[in-house]
Amino acid sequence: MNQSHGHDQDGDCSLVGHGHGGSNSDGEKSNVLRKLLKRANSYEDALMPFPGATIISQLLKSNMGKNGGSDSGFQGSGALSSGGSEIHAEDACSNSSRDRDSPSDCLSPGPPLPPPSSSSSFGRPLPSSSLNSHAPSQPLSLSTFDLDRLSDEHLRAKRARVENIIRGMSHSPLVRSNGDHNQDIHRENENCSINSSSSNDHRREGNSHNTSSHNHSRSDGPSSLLSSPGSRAGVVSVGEVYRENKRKQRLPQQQHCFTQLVCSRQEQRQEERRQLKLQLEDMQKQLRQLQEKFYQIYDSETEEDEENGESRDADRGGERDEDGNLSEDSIRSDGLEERHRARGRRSNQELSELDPGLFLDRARALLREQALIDGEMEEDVDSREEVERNVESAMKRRGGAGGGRQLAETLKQELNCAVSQVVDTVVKGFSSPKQAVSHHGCHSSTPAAPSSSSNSSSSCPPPFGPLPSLTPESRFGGGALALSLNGDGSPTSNYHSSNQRLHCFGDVIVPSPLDSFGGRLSGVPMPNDQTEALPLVVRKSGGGGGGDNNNPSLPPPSHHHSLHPSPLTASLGFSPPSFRHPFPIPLMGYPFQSPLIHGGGAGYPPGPKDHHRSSPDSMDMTRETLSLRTKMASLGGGHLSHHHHHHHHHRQSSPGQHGPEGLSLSLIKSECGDLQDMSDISPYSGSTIQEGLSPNHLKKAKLMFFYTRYPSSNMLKIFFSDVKFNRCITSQLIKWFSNFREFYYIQMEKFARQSINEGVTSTDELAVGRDSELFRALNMHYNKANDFEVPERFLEVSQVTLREFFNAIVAGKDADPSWKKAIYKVICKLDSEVPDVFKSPNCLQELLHD
DNA sequence: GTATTCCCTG
DNA sequence: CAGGGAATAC
Repeated sequence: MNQSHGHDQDGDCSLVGHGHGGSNSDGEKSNVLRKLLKRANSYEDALMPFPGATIISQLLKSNMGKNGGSDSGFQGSGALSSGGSEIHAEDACSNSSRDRDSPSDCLSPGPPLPPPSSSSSFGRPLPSSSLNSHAPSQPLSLSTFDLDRLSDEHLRAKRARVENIIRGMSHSPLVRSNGDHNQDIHRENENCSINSSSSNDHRREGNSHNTSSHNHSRSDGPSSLLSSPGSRAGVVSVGEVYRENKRKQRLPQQQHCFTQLVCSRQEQRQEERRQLKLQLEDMQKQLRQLQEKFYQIYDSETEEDEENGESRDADRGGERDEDGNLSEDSIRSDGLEERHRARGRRSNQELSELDPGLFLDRARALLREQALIDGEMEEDVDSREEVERNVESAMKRRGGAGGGRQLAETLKQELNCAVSQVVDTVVKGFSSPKQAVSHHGCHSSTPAAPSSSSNSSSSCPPPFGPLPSLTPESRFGGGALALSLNGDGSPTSNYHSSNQRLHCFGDVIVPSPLDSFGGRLSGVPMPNDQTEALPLVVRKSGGGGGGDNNNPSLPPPSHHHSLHPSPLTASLGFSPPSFRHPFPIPLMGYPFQSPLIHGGGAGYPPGPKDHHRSSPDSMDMTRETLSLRTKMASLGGGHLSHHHHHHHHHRQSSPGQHGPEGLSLSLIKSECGDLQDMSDISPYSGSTIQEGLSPNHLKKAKLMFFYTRYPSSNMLKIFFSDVKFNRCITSQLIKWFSNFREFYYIQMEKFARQSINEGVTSTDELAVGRDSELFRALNMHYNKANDFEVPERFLEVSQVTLREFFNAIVAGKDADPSWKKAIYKVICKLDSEVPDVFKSPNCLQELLHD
């Protein structure tokens, strides 16, 4: 999964991307650096014309001057709720405007759609009232004319943005220039109808005018939006980000004009907020891009240097193989870390000087800012923490080699300045209005952060100015940033080494029947496909939609089980929800985007939710799980590497990520003829329906063997109702019973012969009692703990079997190769009903307790 | 041809 | 017990 994203990003970031994929000469590097610098400058330039700070400041000034305190009165009349929620509403709109959330909600009085999960994930659920709250309020202070005009302006702005996005998709971000933006703007303004794009913004516009007519498009919008990018569907590529930046940058201008035209302070305020946020977003994105570039550069060098027999070489070999996709690594957090590490090792790397850490710092700062602005982002603490961890780890790893690094310095300074300005303006914007108006526009959340932001606001902070201690938000943001930098929420990140098998699963999953449904983007598993476990999953669930916009933010932990790293634990069912954690990391990306960006699911990687989504359907580790388990147990956590050779071919594309373990898994999977099954190891073995058989299931099966030696598959399904059945599972169970029988018959034959040798001449002398050796052997095998009372029937059957063997042997039938078959035929008729208790998933407890 | 089953090995 | 080959059943 990751790779594809990464690949895309590379493509978009042509700057560094493909150019040096495989081989990077120093000259190329230098060029790259130059480009990078240049680009960095270009970023600045882009910003400078309308630097967020500047524009924002202007807007703020104008607004403040015009509206002044009157605002308060206006707002107050609107409603307390509206005032408070207004910001949120704005945020929500802006955030979600790109995709799923219908912007129309913001403007249209119609019932607001349920807040997108994404927004909710941030802990700032949009109050339903907030979405349209201002709309009702407007009438109070604004004439209908004003309203219309307002909405019209707003719509235009939205449209322009949408247009931009669309255009951006089609154009290389790098190519675009400010001039284009302007042109675009004009065009957009002129052509309202043109915007067929699926973006919600567009819809929003339509909605405002004619809500009913366009509502239907809402649902469609997201998907279409996602699909539009084409191959990149569902993934936010750097290029996209870049475009967005431009878009946002541009917006301020046009919106600014609009605002001037518009009388509505409310509108203005909203616009301001939006602009501010956009500015922040832009900054963040730029940071990300820069980071990526750096990483790419580093990567290229790193790879060259990394021939030192570092352990990770083996792991990443696949990645290396894919030249163009090297950047993917950078995208992935783990790759990132790895790179950093590698870089740190290298003694003299000019590039090393470009420490990503700087970016991280910046990212943090930005995130912090955002957090302040947004205030209330309350996301999963866990995810945040993880993100932070990643960031921190990355930071740690970043080479201490800190030399001059002009580039870094420059970038850093510029970033700092920009950030600080933005922050400053934002803070001012928010703080002043608030003061003037009692509650206006400020959520409780907002207040919390101000101090830090205010500090930074004063002026360009020193390049390395100490960042305030990380608040949860900031940390989160930072982590998110790190992830986002990676480009996609590649699940792997840190877990990579340990959880490579996950990737493997991903691989397997790809080919799965689900794919056959046509949901898949590509029928044949491509290298990229495989890499992206998540996307794959998504495809399955989504029915082939590239990204699922639907993905509502962070998935509830419950679903994460999908690709659990440790089959063992999973199979055992011990793994607590928290355990499955590894995946969440990808999620971080979302948070980073924060409310603003967040809505635009189109670009962003599905992340964990995808996993959880898919997991229910797809994940069946089934027999592989068991196999793995067994192997692991036997191997002591063992390496299944020996299996690799089997399925190399299966792994059509080896995402570099896959480790040997992954291979083994894939192998196992392949074994199961049925790809469908392979889904995941469900962590829950005990209570909930799980895919995959647990040791408890084995125990249960053994106990069942006392009743039935030849269970039908239907019977197995009935009695293992807590298992999601698939071919693999069924085969596994059948195999179990086959093995049971094997042991059983072996014992029978053994004892029969023994009896014969002991001089037993008549079957009458053969009796199987609970104290008989035969029974003890059997009981030891099937009921080791002896905590189950073996049914009398089993003794009878055993006795019959023993006598059959005895007679057959005595008769010399054992000379016939298939002499046992006759016995089997007899014994198979002796199966008895299995008590209903066994049908209960928890039968073991019940049975054993009794 | 695929799916089971048998049989053997580890 | 699982893997896997061979035989066999569908």
